[in-house]
Amino acid sequence: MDDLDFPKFVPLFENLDDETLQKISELGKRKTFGRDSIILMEHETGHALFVIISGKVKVSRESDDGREVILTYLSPNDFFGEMALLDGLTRSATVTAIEESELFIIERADFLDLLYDRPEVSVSLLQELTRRLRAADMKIKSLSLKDAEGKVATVILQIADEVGKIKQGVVEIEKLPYQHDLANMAGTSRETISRTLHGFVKKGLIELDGNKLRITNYEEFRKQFS
Amino acid sequence: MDDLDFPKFVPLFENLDDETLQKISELGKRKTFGRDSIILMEHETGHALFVIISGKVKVSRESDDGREVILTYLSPNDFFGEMALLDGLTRSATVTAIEESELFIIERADFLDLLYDRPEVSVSLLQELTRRLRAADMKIKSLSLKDAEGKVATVILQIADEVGKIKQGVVEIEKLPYQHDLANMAGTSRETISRTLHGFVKKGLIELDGNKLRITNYEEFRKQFS
DNA sequence: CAAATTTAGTGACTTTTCTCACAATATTAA
DNA sequence: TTAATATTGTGAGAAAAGTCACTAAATTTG
Repeated sequence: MDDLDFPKFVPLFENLDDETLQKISELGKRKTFGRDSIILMEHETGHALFVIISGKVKVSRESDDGREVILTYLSPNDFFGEMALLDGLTRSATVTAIEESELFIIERADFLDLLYDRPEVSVSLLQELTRRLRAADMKIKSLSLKDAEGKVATVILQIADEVGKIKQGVVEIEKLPYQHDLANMAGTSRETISRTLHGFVKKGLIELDGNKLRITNYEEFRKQFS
Repeated sequence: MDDLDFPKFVPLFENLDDETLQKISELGKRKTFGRDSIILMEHETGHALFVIISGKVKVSRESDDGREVILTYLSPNDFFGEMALLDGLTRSATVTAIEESELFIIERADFLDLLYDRPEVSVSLLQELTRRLRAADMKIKSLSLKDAEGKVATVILQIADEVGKIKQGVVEIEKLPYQHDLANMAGTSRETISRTLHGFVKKGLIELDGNKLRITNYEEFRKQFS
């Protein structure tokens, strides 16, 4: 089985036998989305499950006045679209490719068949949704009772957990998002992001170097803002 | 089949045949929790799934300084505990009975067996988690970009959707939670809740009458704050 | 039913954060 | 390489919401 249409190591499908994988591969199709192209719009009805093969996408919601809230970024092996797919309601968020991204797409009906046929796929899916719900609850807590400093710290920690590299006890984020985007993630303003980050530098909690950010004492930082 | 240990109409189990229902009933057990008793603590490891038979519980997270964030209230037929149960991580929230509540409890291993054996239970569960994730995303959006008025409105709408009764075009919440709790749900202060609610009354959006709250023009209210 | 306790309303002041304005860098395109 | 554009830094004033202190009302308890 090496003519699969998607990487075999997608965790969502990790426990399936080769025959089933082959079948899934035939059911779905690949599609490439260019940088900044919209993959799904808020309020659109859900027809398919999308698995990210390569690239990076942004999941966001937008308010009337045009301001956007970035809910999360997704990377290869992550998937989305499952919400509208399962409950048939309209989608809750907009998904945009932030760099050229290749996706594997399975239609709703085919995916539902798979769930009934292969309980282990459901369990994988449940674990992932559970992980996201936990992250969402953490974010709600952060937004509810923290001041600007705490919110920014929470966002930094979230990014560090997703893409941070550990180098001799120091956690490094190599490509920190723009302050504008950090503001949308933290629920604060761009200026506050700038001031807060420099506040952290002054306190010796982090180091900034271009768009690299190093958390010099990760344990301490985490403890102070968890 | 009328000697079941839990109500047959729990949506989570709605598509199961009588034999399976009977088996589940034997696997789990009932337990009653008194008012204000803690059912699950944050950071405790997950061993079981809890289905609410009667009563009402509160799901919350607490910060170091003792302030609490109410994530949601759950009512009969709702369930919880599934997060720690699926991913094995520690729990993300504390669950407290806010009135005497009777719960049906299934141990982790038994429930996992059920999931593999009965794909439709997984799909039910997926739908519910999906619903919660959608609600959580909405709340994150609300907390991120709304002012106090918007946050309070979002909480009122959320409560109205859960327990509001529609009486000739007017949506009525019969037992509005205490302002203290509304504040913890909205991520604001008790005083701001008081002032904001009276602001809504002045604008003719709602009516207050003891602990009843009527949204006089639901459509308009929803439109203004969605 | 009176006293005690909870819950709610509100003014005054404080603090935080936002917003605006503009300068300083950095990055990209011509 | 220079110009154009995008991103970041920062002061100052405005606005929003929090906190404190106290009163009023409602509810519970003895």
